[in-house]
Amino acid sequence: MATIHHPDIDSVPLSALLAALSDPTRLEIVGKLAAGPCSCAEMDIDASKSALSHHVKVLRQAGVIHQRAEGTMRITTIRRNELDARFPGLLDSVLNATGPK
Amino acid sequence: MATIHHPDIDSVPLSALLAALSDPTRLEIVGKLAAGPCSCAEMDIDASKSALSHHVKVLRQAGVIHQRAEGTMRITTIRRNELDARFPGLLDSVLNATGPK
DNA sequence: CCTATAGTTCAATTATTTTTGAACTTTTGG
DNA sequence: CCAAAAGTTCAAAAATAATTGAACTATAGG
Repeated sequence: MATIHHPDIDSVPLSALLAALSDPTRLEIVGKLAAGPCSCAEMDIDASKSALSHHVKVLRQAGVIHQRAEGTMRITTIRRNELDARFPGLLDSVLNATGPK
Repeated sequence: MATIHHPDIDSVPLSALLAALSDPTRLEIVGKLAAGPCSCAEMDIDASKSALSHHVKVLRQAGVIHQRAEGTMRITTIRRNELDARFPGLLDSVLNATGPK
């Protein structure tokens, strides 16, 4: 499998990050990930496989998440440090607003 | 003119706020407003009258801005206190990321 | 090897958003 | 009263984005 592409976070416009986070399903995904890394299946999201794959891709392309292949799974994590460096406080306030764990 | 409607900020979902802020033109508007109240014309946005009116409406419906009629103008301001109360830190981090004036 | 698992991709459809321009409403200055 | 200024509204068009289901790829377990 070709390696998964992750954008340089400095190349992501703020508007693109906000667009990625503006979807309820994706906010739910990010909320789950805030608790720790997981595979798509473990996210327990109510969406078809392909829709979920799509949403995850949008988040990846916006620099929100990182994925690494592990077996047949993709282990997904939030790019917390990088996001915090580029958009200080933003992720925290979003996570805090969704549901402070 | 019928009074301008502003939603109760508690009724605005986070996803709707983020969607409103996810457009470059609207981020520009909010950036301008961060410097103080102004009319649409004063915003100096590169968009047609009706497109600008549309963007401003989206921001208003998302609870981001407040408008009051003054003569033939609408004086627009950011609903800063309310936003800060409902989504602590969010607006600040967005404004900070756009261009810390 | 064979099959199940986990996810991706594709093309088609549907849905939502954005943009445009023209017509309209309000308000004010002359 | 009249005209200009500042926006709004509307309908149509254009552009984006989301959802589906089927076909596909890669990996691992038996």
